Amino acid sequence: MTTTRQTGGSTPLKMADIARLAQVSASTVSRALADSALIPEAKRLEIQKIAAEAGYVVNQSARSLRLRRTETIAVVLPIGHEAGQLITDPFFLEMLGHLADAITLRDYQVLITRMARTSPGWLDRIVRSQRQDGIIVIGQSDQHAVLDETASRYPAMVVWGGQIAGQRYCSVGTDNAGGGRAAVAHLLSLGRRRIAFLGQPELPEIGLRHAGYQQALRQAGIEPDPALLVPAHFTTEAAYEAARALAASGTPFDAVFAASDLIALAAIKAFTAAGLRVPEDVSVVGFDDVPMAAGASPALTTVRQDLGRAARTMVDLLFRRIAGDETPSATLPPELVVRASCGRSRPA
Amino acid sequence: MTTTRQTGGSTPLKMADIARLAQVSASTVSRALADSALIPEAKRLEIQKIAAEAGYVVNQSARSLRLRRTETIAVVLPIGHEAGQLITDPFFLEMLGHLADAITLRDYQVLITRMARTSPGWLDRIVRSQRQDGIIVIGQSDQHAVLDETASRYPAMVVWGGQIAGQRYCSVGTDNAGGGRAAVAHLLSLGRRRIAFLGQPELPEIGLRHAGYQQALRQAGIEPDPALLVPAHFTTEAAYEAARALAASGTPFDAVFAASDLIALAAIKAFTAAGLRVPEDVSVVGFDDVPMAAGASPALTTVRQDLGRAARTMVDLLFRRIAGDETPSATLPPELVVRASCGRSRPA
DNA sequence: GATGGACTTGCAATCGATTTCATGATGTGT
DNA sequence: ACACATCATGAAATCGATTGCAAGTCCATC
Repeated sequence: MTTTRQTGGSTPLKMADIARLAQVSASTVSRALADSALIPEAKRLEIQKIAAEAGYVVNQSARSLRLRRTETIAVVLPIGHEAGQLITDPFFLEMLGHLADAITLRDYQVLITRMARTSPGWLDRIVRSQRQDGIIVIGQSDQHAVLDETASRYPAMVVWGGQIAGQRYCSVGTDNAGGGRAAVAHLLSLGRRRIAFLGQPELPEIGLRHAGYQQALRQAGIEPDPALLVPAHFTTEAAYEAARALAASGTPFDAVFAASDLIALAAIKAFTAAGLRVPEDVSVVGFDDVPMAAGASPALTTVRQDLGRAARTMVDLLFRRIAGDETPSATLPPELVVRASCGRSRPA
Repeated sequence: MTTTRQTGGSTPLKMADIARLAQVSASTVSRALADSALIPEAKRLEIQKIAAEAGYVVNQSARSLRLRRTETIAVVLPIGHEAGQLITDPFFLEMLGHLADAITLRDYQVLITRMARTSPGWLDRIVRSQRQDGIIVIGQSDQHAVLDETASRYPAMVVWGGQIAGQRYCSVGTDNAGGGRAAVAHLLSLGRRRIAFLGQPELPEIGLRHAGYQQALRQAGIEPDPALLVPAHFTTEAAYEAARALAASGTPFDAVFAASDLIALAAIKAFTAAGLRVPEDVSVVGFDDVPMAAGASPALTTVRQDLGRAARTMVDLLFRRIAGDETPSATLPPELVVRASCGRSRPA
């Protein structure tokens, strides 16, 4: 039922084997399989048929070596200091899914590279392994300088993250500041005034969300209170602990803008455990709109990032860069998705 | 700040360049970088230092070609007939994350291969591309015969899915029948008697879950009603539609055992829209325990699969197969996680 | 029938790293 | 001082596919 005729198990076929079967040279087979116009159509089809029936597939290592091209894109996830941290962040995973889709659509392979960003030269080693034709880095993490330095020598790289003044690498990201403004403006419109920020502003993307938070507050004539800045880490456990500490601290607050949905959901759990009601006592807004956000209880109001579009944009820019173009960075519009976790408008 | 000394941009360094820098031959460099005992320690360290300072990294294509070994594992997702379907299934993604973790832990690369299973010989082409040293297939889909045929020639493959009598490939999966029995037994203990099954029993894994469903019913003296078998497809939309049709059909039912959490959540949405209350009117149990299940409202009772353990098991077996072992298939125990979606015990 | 052009086809070099085999250098034991 | 074992090192073959160059074939035109 399958198309294989030769069941030969041990040594895989090479091009010379097909050449022998077709009574031509390996050069001719190579050209025929590449659909080269140098080989007349009749012979081309004949050779292709023989190769298909023998179940022959070109050895990719040899091909890559000769062509100096792997037709592979490396998707790099810079892993935090926490050694052995699992890739379970739903945001990473969803982005990875969309990227894989967009890349395989162009008949390129996807190589996943987890890399502890702690060791110096980590990105350089990836670049120089020549395993890929281009690199997509998901998240700047705290590696802005490394990315900048690499970009000056290696053009085929696109980074997911916030745009930073003077950066030399090509980035694609949501308008983080705009998203932050929208989220906080919404909370203000609900009558909230003591709005806490949960997240680490040192990370570029989070910093921009925080800047938007500050802008919206100032626009409403409110000076941001440093006591309401809670440097919550990205892991669920750390976020839960930070939110618990905030609730226990006695600092008055009536709303939270979290730097990610995961942090927001952890915060809601912590608040509920502390006897605070969401959204009655505390309104909560997240960022990302991961699949879990809509299903959570209460459903999470959040700033949505369109990851499908983001992935397509990144892949598109990357292929233009591989082709030699110099592409600018791109910023995608965020969208505020209002759900139950921040209450109805004008409750006050 | 970086370890690179030579900023040379255009041509990547090759081993011969390092050989020139170190005043030795390429053979010696190769041996030194491989920590071969043939090179005295002092010289070995010196060459390693020179290579590191030059930022040299071995070209992987050349290495793979020569060694006939890529140090790469292909993770294959057989994609359904629905052309262009996104990889957004949270189950796939979570499994992928755990696999990537386990594989990179062994310093192997992860190659994601999406493959339309429609074209004949799809798995063969992957095998013969020699791009990987081993293959992990996530989900049998409807490709049992193809997997069986491939396994007879290619040992380095492990498949996630149900174990089928007489299968020739190595599979790792949850005890699907046991999970189905546990779920249905729980529903029965709540006093439910008209329990519907949502899912396609033609797929091996789902068939086993369905078998467990039937066993539990018969053990309680209930003959399964064919009208309560709803062949819901895996996509959210199809599942929603199937559940809506069930509710509208007038067939009486008081519980649902869904073949996956995604189907269960879609069904809950459909029932709620149809005016049925969950869990008061209908108890719902899912399968998988995806992250979303706990956060859903009502929280979903489900049969949990430990994907971290599953992934580690698969990778462990695969590496033993690559080393030449003949490993048996493995079955992992499922765990019933009781949450709100099926009501409190003994409500009747 | 000779010349030229278009078309086929294959030889051999190449991509970069690894490893076998051979050679030369060094040291040890008697 | 000689034979022999041990160590250090490199030249060259190899992995498998691609492609520049050149040689060969065929046919049309003058």
